[in-house]
Amino acid sequence: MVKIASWNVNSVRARLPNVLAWTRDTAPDVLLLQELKCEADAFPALEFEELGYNLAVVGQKTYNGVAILSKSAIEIDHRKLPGGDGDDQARYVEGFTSGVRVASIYLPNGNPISDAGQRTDKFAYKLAWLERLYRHVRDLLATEDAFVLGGDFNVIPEPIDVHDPEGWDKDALYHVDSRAAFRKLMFLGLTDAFRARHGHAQRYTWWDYRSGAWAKDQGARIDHLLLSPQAADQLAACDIDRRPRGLDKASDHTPIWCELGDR
DNA sequence: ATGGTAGCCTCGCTA
Repeated sequence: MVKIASWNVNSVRARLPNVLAWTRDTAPDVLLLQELKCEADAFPALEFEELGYNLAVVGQKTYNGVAILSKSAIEIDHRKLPGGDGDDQARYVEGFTSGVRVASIYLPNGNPISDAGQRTDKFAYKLAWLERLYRHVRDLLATEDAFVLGGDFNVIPEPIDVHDPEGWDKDALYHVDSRAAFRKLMFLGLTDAFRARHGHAQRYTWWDYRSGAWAKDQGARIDHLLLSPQAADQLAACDIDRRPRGLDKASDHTPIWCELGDR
């Protein structure tokens, strides 16, 4: 059995006590982190190594940043998503560890979608990134290996995945084009681990810091664990752990995890 | 139509 968790921590240094405590308490075999907001040299490596983790960090100053932490050795395959000529944003790291291929993904937010009637570069970048991910996943599926894509996809897949779908039509997280690109990716044959285990439950992974969204439980499900068919065959459990979102100095996201093993 | 909060390290950007 291997337990894989994903968490957008919104600055690993600002969040260090919270992230260390959760990691110690829940002891995932593999932990995928996003929004580190620091360069690799500034990542608090010793603190995680003391908990028994190996690290693969792709960092960047101030923005973005992703990592794979694993209790087993990590063979890194990609430090950026293929096909991004000149794209140097730290949003993707992929490797093989604990008998499974994993990727830690921080997909572009894409807001605002338009400016003075024109589609923005930010939204175009998001849609292009989703298309690049589609092409790469198509290649990964051809290997017929078990793999798990985990991270902040910045896509609300369905109306049930947000508190107020009507209010989100013009947001890049729920825009019809974002959702279509995400569906195209899923239709390659990926399994949304949360949906596979929880049917039509309405549960969120992110709550805006603003307007008391957490207190009112006005959130969205944008952090996902997407499984290849060979990984989905092994899916034993998946859940969202709301507890960290309610702590002092919380990230605006909370962790999602799954367990793969013989059933 | 706007602003609401958080992090980073600038007087604004990203989310």
